[in-house]
Amino acid sequence: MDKLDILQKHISLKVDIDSADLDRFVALTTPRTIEKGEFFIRSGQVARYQAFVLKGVLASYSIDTKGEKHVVQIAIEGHWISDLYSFLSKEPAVFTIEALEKSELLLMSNENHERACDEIPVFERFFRLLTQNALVHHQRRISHIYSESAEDRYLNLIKEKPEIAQSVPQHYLASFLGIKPQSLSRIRKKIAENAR
Amino acid sequence: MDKLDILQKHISLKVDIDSADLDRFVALTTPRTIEKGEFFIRSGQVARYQAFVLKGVLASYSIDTKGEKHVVQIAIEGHWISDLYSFLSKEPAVFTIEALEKSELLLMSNENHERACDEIPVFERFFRLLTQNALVHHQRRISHIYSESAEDRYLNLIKEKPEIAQSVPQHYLASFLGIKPQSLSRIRKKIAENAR
DNA sequence: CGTCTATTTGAATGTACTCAAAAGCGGTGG
DNA sequence: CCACCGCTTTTGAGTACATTCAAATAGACG
Repeated sequence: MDKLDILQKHISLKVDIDSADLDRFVALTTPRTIEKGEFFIRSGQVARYQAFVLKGVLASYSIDTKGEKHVVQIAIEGHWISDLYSFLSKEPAVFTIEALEKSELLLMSNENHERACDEIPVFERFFRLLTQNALVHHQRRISHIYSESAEDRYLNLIKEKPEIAQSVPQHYLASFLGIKPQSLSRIRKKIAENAR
Repeated sequence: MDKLDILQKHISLKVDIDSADLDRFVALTTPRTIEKGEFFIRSGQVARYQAFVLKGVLASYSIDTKGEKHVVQIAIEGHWISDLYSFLSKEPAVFTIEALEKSELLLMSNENHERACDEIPVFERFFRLLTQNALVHHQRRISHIYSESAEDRYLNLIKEKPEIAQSVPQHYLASFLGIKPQSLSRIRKKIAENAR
């Protein structure tokens, strides 16, 4: 089962886990395949699950009063995604999460997440470390949004996650970078000209 | 000791804790007073501590290649602050953390943080929930940076944290909002004019 | 009081924006 | 297989908002 290898590798990066515990973890999840364009979470509904991405890509975005999407996260293989606030509080989600291609997920319900944390200390530790990492990442991201130009953020993005640049339509990337698709197109044009 | 009340109230919001555990928690911290303008953490040095703010205000910012500051967090009473990445990894900090006024802190070293999480399950839970909350907050913030104008972000800020608008110099607020002090000044002028 | 820093204001500039249209690309059905 | 449709990306022209540079005013602190 090389799908589980992805999960095991991911968990082992943070905590020591034996195969019995890994099985317990997996038992708390349910696999799901999601088609391109399908929604994992719709804003306004409660996010009952968080998802670990085994394969594929999903994007999480808010929609503002003008109907504009604002992508806050792009999750590829080996990442977790959900509307965390909704997942934890059972309040309606503010983010919409959409599959950008056919993807395979492991879903964990809120109940099972709580159970895992309550009953198995190593899982509570795992989720603490996972969340700490994500927080560090978000702090960095805010700092980059403020200190770097859109062009630099784009260059960093394709350097750090080249696979995203391949598989994700540009208007999602633009939104993730906080700019309009037209602007990203012009930035790309400029980069291409400078490279010549 | 009403200082400890602040801590107890803060912890009790997330987990049930008895007074013996609270004492154990406090025993893992050391109090520190920090003067206005002093640095709690300097970028380039390892952040050995995280701080719980009992009183006062601190700001965490990065400094870019042009020497510009970019404030990523403003911590008031009842908040934790550190360069989390450095604190967790023992790598040099990228953020500088400065007291904006005379403040009282409870410091927790990395060793004691790990000990607390290892030895006292309720503390590991506490820190997990604390970090989850912070992550939710950061995701929201990114979404707001993208979807709201600087003016709206400023109005929200003074609505949600009026005490910050009082005590924090405007150029720090401007930086926190991702704009220059001149721009904030103009935004305030415009708001004042519209209010007339 | 005087110095230093923060804030405000003015004028010119720049970067990303909007609106609009053209070109490119992918998938579907004839 | 190709023509057509819908959606994405590119390009153009004019605009808006924050920026830069510069200077004046206001405020804080010794």
